[in-house]
Amino acid sequence: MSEETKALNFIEHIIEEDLANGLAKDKLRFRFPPEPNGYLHIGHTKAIGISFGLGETYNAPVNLRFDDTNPSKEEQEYVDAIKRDIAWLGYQWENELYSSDYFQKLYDWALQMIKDGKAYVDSQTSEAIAEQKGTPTQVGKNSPYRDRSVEENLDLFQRMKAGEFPAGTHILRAKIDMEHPNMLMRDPMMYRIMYAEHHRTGNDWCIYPMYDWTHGESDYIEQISHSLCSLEFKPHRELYNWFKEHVYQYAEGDYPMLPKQREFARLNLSYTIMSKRKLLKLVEEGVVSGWDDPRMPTISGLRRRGYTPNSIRQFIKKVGVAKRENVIDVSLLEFCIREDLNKTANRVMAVLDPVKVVITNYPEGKEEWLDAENNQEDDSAGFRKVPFSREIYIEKEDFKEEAGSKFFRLKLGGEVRLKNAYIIQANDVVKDVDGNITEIHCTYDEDTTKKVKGTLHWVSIKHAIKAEIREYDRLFMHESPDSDKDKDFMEHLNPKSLTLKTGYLEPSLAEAKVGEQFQFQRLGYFNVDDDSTTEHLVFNKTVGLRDSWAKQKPKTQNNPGQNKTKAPQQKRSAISVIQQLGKKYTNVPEAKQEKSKAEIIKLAEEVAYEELEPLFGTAVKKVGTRIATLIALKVLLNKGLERNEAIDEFIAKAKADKNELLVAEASEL
RNA sequence: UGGCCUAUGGUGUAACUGGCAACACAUUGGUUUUUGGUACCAAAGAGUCUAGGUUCGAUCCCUAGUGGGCCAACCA
Repeated sequence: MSEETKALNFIEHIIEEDLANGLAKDKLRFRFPPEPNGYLHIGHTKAIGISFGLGETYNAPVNLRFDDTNPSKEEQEYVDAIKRDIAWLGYQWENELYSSDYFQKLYDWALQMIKDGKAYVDSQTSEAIAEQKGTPTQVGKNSPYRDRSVEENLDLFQRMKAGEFPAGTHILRAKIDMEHPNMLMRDPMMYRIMYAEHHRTGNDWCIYPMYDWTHGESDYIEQISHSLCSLEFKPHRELYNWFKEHVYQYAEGDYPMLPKQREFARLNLSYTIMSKRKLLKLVEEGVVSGWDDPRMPTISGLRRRGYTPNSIRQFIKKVGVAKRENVIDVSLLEFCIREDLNKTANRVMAVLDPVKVVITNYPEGKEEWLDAENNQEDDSAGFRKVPFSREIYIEKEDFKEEAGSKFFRLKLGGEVRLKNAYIIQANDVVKDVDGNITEIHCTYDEDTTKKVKGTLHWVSIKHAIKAEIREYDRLFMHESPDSDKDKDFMEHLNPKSLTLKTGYLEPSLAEAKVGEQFQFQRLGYFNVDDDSTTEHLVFNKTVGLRDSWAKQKPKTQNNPGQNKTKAPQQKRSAISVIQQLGKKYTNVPEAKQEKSKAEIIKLAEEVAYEELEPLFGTAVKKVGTRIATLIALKVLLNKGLERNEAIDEFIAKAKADKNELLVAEASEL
C-alpha cells in the first residue's frame, strides 16, 4: 500500500488496529452466515460485500455458514439459491459449513455448562417464562427451577435429548442474571425441544440450539477473527461474549482465538422493502411472478432484470459502511448498472411505440444493408449490418407537426438524421378520421455529411422482428413503504410497475440469447428474459438511459415521486456569513484572515445594528466570532451609528481580552 | 420508567494522534458527439443536532440536552 492512506471504514480501522497490536495476518478469517429460510436480497449484498470484500483485501478465508438451527423454517431450496447467488456475485467461499455440523460439540459444551452451574433446565410454560422476563424498563424474576441441582439438570437435559418429553415442556437456559438491564442476559434460552426433520441431520436431534448459543460458538469453532453483522445484533454482543468466555475454558487448547463481533448499519433502499417476510408475501399473493421477478430486490430478481455482478459490487462499494441508519437512493444503483453496461452492451435499434414513415423519394422494393457500429465505447465490438427501406418506424415521440427550436427531433419542414443511415426531411402527414397521425411522408438526402441537430433511431418495417418488451417501474410509490405507520406496505404498491409493449427490432436481434444484454439506442438497456424463445422473444428493460430532455418536459409523465420538491436555496444573510467567517477566523493563516476581514467589512454594509447586537453576548471563548462582530461594528459606527451602553461594554471587554488580534481590532476604537 | 447505539450538503460515505470539512450520487450550467447517451469542464449546495466545557485551536475529547434507531419470539 502506498503512503496516501486511503479512507478506511470503521471495521477496517478495527482490523488495522488489531493487526498493529499483534494479531497475525494469517489469523484473519471471516464468515457470511445466512439462515436458509428465504432468498438473498440487495440488503444481504452489503453484508456479503463486507465480509467477502475483507477476505479479498486481506487475502483471508471467508466461510459460508448456513445458520440452520430452526428446522421448521429452513429448506434445501434456499441453501441452493443462496449458494447460486453468492457465486454469481463472484465471491468464493473457503468452506461450505453448517451450524448443524456442530450440534454434537454444542451439546457437549452445554453439558459442561450445566456441570459448572452455568445452565439449568426450566420446566415452565413459555408464557410464564415470558412474564418473568420483565420488560426493557422492568427487571425480571428468577424461575422457580433456577436452583435445581446439577444432577437433576443433567438428567433432565439428557432425557430432553433422548426424546422423553413432548415439545415445549422443558428448555435449557443459561444462568446469568434476571435483573440485568440487557434483556438478552436474563437467563437466555439455549435449547428447545422440537420434533421436526432437519434438512441435514434428519431426525437425529429433537433438541435444537438457539441462535445466541449456536452462532457465537460456531464462530469460535471456525476460529473466525471478526464476526460482522448488522446493528440489531449489538445487544447480543454481551451474550456472545459471555458464552464464548465460558466455552473458552473448555476448549482453549483446540481453539485459541476468541472471535470479535462488530456491527454495521444495514442497507435500506428507497422505494423498496427488504424484509424477507414481506417479500414472501408479494410472492405468495401473486403480486410478483416469483422470487426472481425482475421487480424484486432479490439478487435473483436483479439478475433477471439485467443487473450485473460487477454493477452490484460497485454499488456496495459506493454505499460505504457505517453505523447510522441510512436510506440509499435507488439512483445510485441505477448509476452503477448504467456505468457498467455502457462499456459492455452492444447498441441496437428498436422502436417501442411506432409511427410509420414513408420515404417518398426512395424507390419501392429497394433495400440497403448499412454499416452500424456495435459499441463506440469498445473498439473490439465491431460492426453489423442493418437494413434500410422505403418504409420505416420511428418513435411517435420523435415527431411533432410543429415544435419550438428546443425540440430537435423531426417536425414538418425539419431535417433529422437517421442513425447509421440518411438525413430525412418531413413534408407531410397522413391522419385517420380521429386525427391521429398514421404516416409521415419524408424525403431523404444521400449527403450524410451535413450537420443536423437531431439523430433518431429507426427500424425498417419490412425487416423488423417483433418482441415482447417488459418495462418496469418501482414496485412501491412510497419512499420507505414499510416504515409508514399509518398504512400497510401493500397499500403503497405501484399499480403500474409492469408495462407490456410490442417492440419492433432490427433483425440482428433474432438470434439474441437468454441473458444477453443490449442498449436499445436512445432508450435504455434491455436483456433477454428467461421466458424468451426463438419464436417469441421477450426483453426486460433493465434501466433507461439518462434523459436530460425528459427533465425539461412537464413532470406529469414522470415516475411517481421521482422529483422531490426541494426548498429553494436561499441566499444566506450577511450576518450569518459574518458569523461563519468569524468562527474560523483565529484558526486560519494570516493571508486568509485578511481576506475574511475584507469580506466581513463588505458584508457589514448590509447588516442592521439589530442583527449585530445579539452577538455582543458571544461567549468569551469564541474569540473569532467576537472579532468578526467587532469588525462589522466598526463599519456601522463609521456609517454614523450612535454609540450606546451595549456597544461601549462590548468594546471594553474586547480591549481587556488576552487575544492579541481582538485587542488590536478593539484598540482602533 | 431502564439499557445500548447514533447524529457531517438533498442522499451516502471521508477527514490519520484535535490543525482552512473532501469524495461519489443527485441537481444546475457548459464543451464534444451520427444516442438529448457516454466523456470532459464548471457551478451551486454543510455555521459538522443544541448548550456548555477542555484547548492556541474541536467534526474529532468531556458533560448535559434534543432528535432518530434497537432491545420483552421455544426466530435468526
